[in-house]
Amino acid sequence: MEIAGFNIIKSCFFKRPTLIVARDLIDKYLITNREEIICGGRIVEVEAYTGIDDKASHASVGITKRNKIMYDCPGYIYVYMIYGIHYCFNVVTEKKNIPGAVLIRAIEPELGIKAMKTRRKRNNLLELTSGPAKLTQALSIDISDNNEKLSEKDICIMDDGRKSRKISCGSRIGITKSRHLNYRFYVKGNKYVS
DNA sequence: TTTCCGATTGGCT
DNA sequence: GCCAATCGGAAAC
Repeated sequence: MEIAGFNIIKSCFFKRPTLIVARDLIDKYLITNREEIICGGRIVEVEAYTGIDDKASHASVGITKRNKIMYDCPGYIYVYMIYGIHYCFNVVTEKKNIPGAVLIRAIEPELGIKAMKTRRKRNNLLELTSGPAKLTQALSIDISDNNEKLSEKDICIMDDGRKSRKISCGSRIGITKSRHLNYRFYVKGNKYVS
C-alpha cells in the first residue's frame, strides 16, 4: 500500500533489542489492508516481551510450538488467542534464535474509521482501538496472520516522521509474573492508552 | 487424556 | 467493581 507521507518500516528495524524496538514503535503506524480497506493509526502503547528471564513472556518456558515464532526472524507476526475469545498482535524482534516480541496495546484511530466502527460494533472512537484485543478486531487481525511476515500489501508498520514529546514507561498490564519489569511504553496523557 | 489458567473485554450489579 | 465468556497451550498424570 502507498500512503502519501508514510514510509514502510523494514525488517532491520526489528532486528534490535526488544526494549529499544518497543520504545521506537511508539508513534509509528500500524496499518492493515483488508478487503480493499485501509485501516490503522498511530501506535500509542506497547509492551516488550523477552526470553526465559521474563516470566510473563510466552518464551519463558523455552521453545514450544506456539512461541517458536518469537525465536524466528525479526519482522514476523505473532498472534495468539487469549481467554478463548480475543487475539493479540505482536511483532517479532531480535536476531534469529533470540526470543523477543512487542505487543501492540493501543493505537490512535485514524485511517478507515468507518470500517473499524463496523467491525467493532461501536460508534465511539475511544472504543475502537484502545486495547490489544480491540485493535485486532478493528484491524481485522486474527490467528490466520500468525507466523506471517509484515508485508506491504497486508499488514505493515509505517513511519510519518512524527515523534511524541512524552513517552512514559511502567509495569505491564494484566500480568502476574515479572511485575517489576518496566516493559510497558506509552504516550503520556493519550486518551487511547488502555 | 485431563487439568489449569491466561499479555481481555463488555455487561451487569 | 465484579465476573462470565470460551478456547487452546503447556504440564501433570
